[in-house]
Amino acid sequence: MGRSPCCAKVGLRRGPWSTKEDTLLTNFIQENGEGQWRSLPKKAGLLRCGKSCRLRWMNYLRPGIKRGNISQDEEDLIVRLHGLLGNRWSLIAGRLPGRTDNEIKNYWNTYLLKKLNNAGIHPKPHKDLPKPPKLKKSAAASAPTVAKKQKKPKRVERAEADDKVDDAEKIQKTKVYLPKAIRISPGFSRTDSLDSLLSGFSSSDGAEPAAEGSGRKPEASFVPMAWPEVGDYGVCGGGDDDFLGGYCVLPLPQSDASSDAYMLDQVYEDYLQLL
DNA sequence: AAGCGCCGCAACCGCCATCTG
DNA sequence: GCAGATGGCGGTTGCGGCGCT
Repeated sequence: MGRSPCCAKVGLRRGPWSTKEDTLLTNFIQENGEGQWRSLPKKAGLLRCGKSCRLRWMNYLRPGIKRGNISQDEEDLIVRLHGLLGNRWSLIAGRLPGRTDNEIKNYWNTYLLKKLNNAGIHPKPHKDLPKPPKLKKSAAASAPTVAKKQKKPKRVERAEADDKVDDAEKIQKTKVYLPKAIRISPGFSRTDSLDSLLSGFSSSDGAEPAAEGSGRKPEASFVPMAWPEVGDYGVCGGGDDDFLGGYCVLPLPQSDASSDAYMLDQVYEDYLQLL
């Protein structure tokens, strides 16, 4: 089913985007919305391929994009999520509001890898876990329906979700939708900084909790947020970009303020078990 | 001041999954 | 059910900036 490279056409511009091109693209999308990337350049008067337009929009022009200044909390989260998910940058980015997969990927490759290596840590993401059987369309049809744009699950998520569905059914837990991670009040301080993390866990056994954050930045924290179920755990599922493919068991926020580190560690352990 | 090498990041490429007719 | 079109993802590349000599 081959396809010619989208930018192979003679006459299409490549390389860095000019401000004029950015403006054209932004204006067009604001007026017409996202989508139809193939035909978008022509309609918008851009000499770019659709893929290039999409990338530019998704990574730089989209409203709400944060650039640079990745906080210690975000860094911690990236490291932990990478340990769980491997190089699934889009999934990781989905937990970091305003961050793009490309930025996280670059940050990981250029900074965090070195940092971890310098600390003698060689990250071993759970990427080589046995893959669940491929989901057929009929199975996908039985999945919870959401808006079309969101209905399309990522390939890995989908397969994992299928696996998790079975597990979830077996253990008969209540399904709740896992919301995206959002910023919450710094009053709920999260887990340790990466530095403390580095001193606190080895690459072989995943992250072990280090002592409660010393030298933390006073910035806002990121946590998997607000599980709308009562009880010790909520089994989350159904969302198209649900963490770990749709179904996961997460501890609910404890009212006890000292449970901050505990909560993340518990999340981590539970994810490991699910994986 | 010039040359050189390194590094970070924006952008491209190839592939795969899903959609659509 | 099939084939083409489209969207999306992860890996890789290459250029520009910066620091060092």
